[in-house]
Amino acid sequence: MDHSVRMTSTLDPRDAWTAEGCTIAKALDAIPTRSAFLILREAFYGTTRFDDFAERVGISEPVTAARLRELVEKGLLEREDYREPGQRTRRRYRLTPKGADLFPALVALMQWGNRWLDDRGGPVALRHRDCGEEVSVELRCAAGHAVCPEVVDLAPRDARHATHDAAAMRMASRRRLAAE
Amino acid sequence: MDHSVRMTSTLDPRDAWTAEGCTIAKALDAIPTRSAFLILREAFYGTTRFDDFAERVGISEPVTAARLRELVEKGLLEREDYREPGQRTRRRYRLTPKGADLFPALVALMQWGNRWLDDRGGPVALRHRDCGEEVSVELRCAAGHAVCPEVVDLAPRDARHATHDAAAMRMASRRRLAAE
DNA sequence: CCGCTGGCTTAGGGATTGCATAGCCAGGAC
DNA sequence: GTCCTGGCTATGCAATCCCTAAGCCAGCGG
Repeated sequence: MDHSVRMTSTLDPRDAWTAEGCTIAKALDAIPTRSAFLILREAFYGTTRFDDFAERVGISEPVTAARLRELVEKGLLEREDYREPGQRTRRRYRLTPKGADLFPALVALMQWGNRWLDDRGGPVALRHRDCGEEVSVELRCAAGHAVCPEVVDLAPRDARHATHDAAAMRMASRRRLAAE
Repeated sequence: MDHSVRMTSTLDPRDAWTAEGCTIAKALDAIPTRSAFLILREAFYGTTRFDDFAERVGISEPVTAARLRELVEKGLLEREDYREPGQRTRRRYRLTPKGADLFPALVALMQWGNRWLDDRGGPVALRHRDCGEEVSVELRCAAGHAVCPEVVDLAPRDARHATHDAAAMRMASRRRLAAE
């Protein structure tokens, strides 16, 4: 069975364009390493402190420091100093909205790993607090339909505009021919 | 604002457990490199042939060969020989169901990249063939509710059993005290 | 002032990823 | 038999990722 998405409009055939500017590639540049991604996992799990990140991800302190700095520089985490009463100043790292928006990607990988890489469905589950049911990611269109991958097309951004423009140009061309 | 998920049951406090066996980490082990992930992107875009993978991802042939071999070994792609009439035997790579099931993860990264890394919302869009609307991933629970990350909890797999077992043990303990 | 802690940095080294280049090889066409 | 093509492999090198170990430093408590 063919599991690929269908190319449409100027994207068909696939030879006709390059993936320059691909946002999947850009996303992978933003979180280029396994250690960076797992630090984000820990941030989603509520970890905030340097030593805890190192310990819970299982990476060394130099790498922890480097990854935290990069994630702050890229705007996925923010660093702030805080102080509990009677204690000295400490530093914590927290997700920004930009970083938090990676949650579906994290969930999608967990879901895949649960299904294919763990006979028991994974050691942990994400649950909807209100009803207790397990949470997963689903493909949906803007009209609210659940969409299976078999009916997903890849189109240029603004393909409607492009398609509309192309139709308008064809009409103009016909008018020119009729006037000749 | 706190963007982390809430730990529940034996997962709270976060100190109480390690992420050994984490399926996110296992998933990252399965697709450990940027080049592997982008080869999968191309497979979703319908690319099947060796030279095309190398060219469209923009990686060298030695790396293309190594990544394709690894993805086949891990069961995400399958390799088969085929022959067009009048031509010599060729080889193509195609997604397996296991590989195809990574589509939501790919879509989630594209969606994030479209929103945060491209002022114009990304060069391409995924659309629902039946209605033309853009496709994205959404968090949903098994009861069908759309779920925002603020109401997602992390629980041990089979937490209901664990919680139920704990309640049953408390009842038995009360009965023993009453009999004394 | 000393000691401790939290949060790093530095240095050296090993492993991995990826590049460019050249080459190999099977199988087909001529 | 020769040539070409598609799909690799081999080699040497550069860059990156990560490790361990040691060290630094500010700020606090005693």
